[in-house]
Amino acid sequence: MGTLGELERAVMDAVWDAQMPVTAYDVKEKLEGDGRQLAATTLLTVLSRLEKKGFVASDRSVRPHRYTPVASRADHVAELMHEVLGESTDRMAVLERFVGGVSAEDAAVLRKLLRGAA
Amino acid sequence: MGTLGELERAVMDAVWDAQMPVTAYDVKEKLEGDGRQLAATTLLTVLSRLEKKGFVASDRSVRPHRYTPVASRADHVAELMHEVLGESTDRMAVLERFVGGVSAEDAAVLRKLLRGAA
DNA sequence: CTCGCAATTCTACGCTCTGTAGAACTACTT
DNA sequence: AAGTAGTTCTACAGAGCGTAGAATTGCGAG
Repeated sequence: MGTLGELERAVMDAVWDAQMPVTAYDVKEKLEGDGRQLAATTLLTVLSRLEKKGFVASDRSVRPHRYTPVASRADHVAELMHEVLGESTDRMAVLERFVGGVSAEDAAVLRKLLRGAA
Repeated sequence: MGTLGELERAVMDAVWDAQMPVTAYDVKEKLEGDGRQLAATTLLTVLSRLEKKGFVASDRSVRPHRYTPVASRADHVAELMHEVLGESTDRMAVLERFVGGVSAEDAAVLRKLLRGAA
């Protein structure tokens, strides 16, 4: 779906990295650790925009609201890849170029994964 | 690299669909065929933006300038996929999700392509 | 119960990007 | 040398994003 801006992406990274629901303040600290100084309200705004876009869900029953990612980072990226692939008219040509560009390790992973698939 | 807007994408489609260098007027006609009415200057503007973004190259030696795609559509899409994949921290997890979501046909294509690869 | 403060939502503004195109300029063709 | 097709410049409105102050809400202490 929607594209993410730079801050939005950074916030999503913070949300994904945490293994539990996070508050806006957790995100703020995480970003400060990355040398980014932001007002608390800024994070709240971004988080609510991310929620509107469907990237995070929030638990408002507890006071400092907790946010959790709707999809895992891997799911999100894989989804993006499918989305991009779907843009194409010639999937085979795309896959060819794609496979041609992957590393040996990635290729090995793909081979293994495909062996199992139907 | 840069993202494409809606019109920009439509213009790229026109450029890709044509098998030869196109003029802004060719694109204009193509889009009119799709029911989109635009001024010639609009297409010139979009094409020059696409050139600045590195998506097309132009031949200015002939009077109605000719534009050609820098990369094939398949290359472009494959590149996007790699770009997206590179965003991830856990490539394996992403590939797993990705493969899990491809159609049987796509899987067959991938298997075949990977057989050849080193 | 109610006051104060922490937390949240509302509102807002500037910037960049994109769609859109008129105005101004350039360069062949005759 | 001029007319005109073609091109570049300039411009503007709308959307999205980064950013955050102002206003509001609601929980906990007294």
